[in-house]
Amino acid sequence: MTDLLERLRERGWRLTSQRRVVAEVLDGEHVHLTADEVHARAAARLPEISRATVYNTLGELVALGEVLEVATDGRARRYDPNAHRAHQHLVCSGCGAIRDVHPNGDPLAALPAAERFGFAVTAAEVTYRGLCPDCRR
Amino acid sequence: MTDLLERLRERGWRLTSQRRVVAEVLDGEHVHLTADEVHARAAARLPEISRATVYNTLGELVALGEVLEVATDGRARRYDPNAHRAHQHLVCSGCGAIRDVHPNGDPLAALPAAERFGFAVTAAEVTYRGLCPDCRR
DNA sequence: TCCTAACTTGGACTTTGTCCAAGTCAACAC
DNA sequence: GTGTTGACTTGGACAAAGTCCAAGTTAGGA
Repeated sequence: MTDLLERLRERGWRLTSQRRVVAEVLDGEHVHLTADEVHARAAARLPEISRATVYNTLGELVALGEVLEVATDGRARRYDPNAHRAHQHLVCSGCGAIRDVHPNGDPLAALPAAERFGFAVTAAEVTYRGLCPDCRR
Repeated sequence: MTDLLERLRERGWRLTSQRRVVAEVLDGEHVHLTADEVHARAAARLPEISRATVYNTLGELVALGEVLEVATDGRARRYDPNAHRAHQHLVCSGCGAIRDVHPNGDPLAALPAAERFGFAVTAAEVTYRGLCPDCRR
């Protein structure tokens, strides 16, 4: 967390209270908030923060590689601060809950050259879907 | 195609000209249209078709398992009629082009029980990302 | 040919995200 | 400390994607 802010400052980030609050809201594991949720939580601490700033800051964090953008449902994008440890997502088809998961092997390796059609493939995102324990009942 | 309409009729679908046109627009492989694109192409054949009907019809086709909804970018959802042959997607980070691809093995098998957290996991969607031949230049 | 439940329509509305001109302030230099 | 300045923030307008609904139309069985 502090190291995140440190790292950003070293890269020339101007450390404003707004950016600090957004970074704090995104701290932790298994955090997958929408921009609106980030805004709501940030506004709880810094009431006058604007939606535009939250969108700007999230976009910058993504561009800097500190936060991942995940599109699991075609609705709002979600922001995942767990960017430095490779993982995939398990999404509940009932309630939309999201867990970080760690499958075996490298999903990229499963795509043979013949199936790459000349693309320079650099990443593979896996979304597992199913019902969570609560929604199974 | 005709068999699709047949199958739907057997399931009690009322076969209107609007639905027929939407189904026709979605015919083929490597088709990944947004709802708006489907509407534009459908309107070329049936000028008065409304956006609402296109959305309704696409939603029904998805619910019936005849069409897949893919959310590759957090923007508009895309609709993939190739629902009966398992495949994954390769997306160009430059221009957004999408290809159906067939990785080795079953991606579901890569998620060990210990990483399922009590979920009843039923599906795995993989999105490979990279630059297509045109965008690499 | 008639009837009716199912389907379609257009428009209003919501959600999610982007853009911009004007105002504010963090960080550096002194 | 104080001043300066370019980077950052703000609110509001706008755009894109999708949902909802009351009123009108129609496919398909009787």
